[in-house]
Amino acid sequence: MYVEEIISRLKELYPEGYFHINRDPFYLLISTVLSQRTRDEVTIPTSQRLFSVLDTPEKMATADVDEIQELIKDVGFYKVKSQRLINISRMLLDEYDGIVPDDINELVKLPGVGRKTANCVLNYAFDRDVIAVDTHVHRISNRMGLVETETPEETEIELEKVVPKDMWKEINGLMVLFGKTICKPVSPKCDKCVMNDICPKLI
DNA sequence: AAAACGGGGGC
DNA sequence: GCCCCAGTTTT
Repeated sequence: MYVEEIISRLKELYPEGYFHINRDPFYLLISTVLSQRTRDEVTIPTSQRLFSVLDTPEKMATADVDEIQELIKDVGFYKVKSQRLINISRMLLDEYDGIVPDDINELVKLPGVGRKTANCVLNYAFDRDVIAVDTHVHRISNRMGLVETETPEETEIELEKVVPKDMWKEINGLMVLFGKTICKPVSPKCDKCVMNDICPKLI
C-alpha cells in the first residue's frame, strides 16, 4: 500500500527517528511552545538554558517575566511566550495538581497550546497514538497525494483515515526530518529524493 | 478568512 | 536586504 511504502522508506532514511533531548512532559510542553515558528537549532539550546534555571511549574509560575524574557530571547515571539509560560505553569498548578494532563481537550486549554503542540506532547511525552500535524506534515501529505486538504486540522482528520493506527505516532517525526532536508517548502531536492519513483509531483 | 506576533539564520 | 521558520490568538 502506498502510505506504508512511504513510511517504510522514511524509516529507512531516518532509522533513529526524531531526536528529543528529554521526554519529560513538562519539558516537552514548554520546549514545544518555544519551538513554534522557530528553528530547533535555536529552541534546543534555549530550552536547556531555561530549564537550567526554571525546571518545574512551581519555579516558572513565580518567576519574573523579565527573567524569562532574558532566558528565551532568542526564540520567535519571545515576549508573548514568556507570559504564556508563566500562565501555563499557573494553570497547571491551579487546575491540574502541577501535572501535565494526558488529554488533548485539556492541553489545548493552556495558553499558547494549540492542536499541533498538544499532539506533540501526547505523541512524544505520553507515547499516544496521535498524528501531530505541522506545516511539514501538512505539505508533504498533500504533495505525496495522501490527502487533499486546505488546513492542518483537515489533514489530521484525513490522515487518520488513510494511515494505519500503529503508524500514527511515527508520521510527525519522520515527515519533519524529511521536510527540513529533502521535501522542503521551496526548492525541494527531488533529484536526490528516495520517493521520486512514486511521488505524484514527478509522475 | 486574514492579520498580528518577532528574532535568528540562510542566501 | 529579503524571505522563511516544529503555530496560536485575535480581529
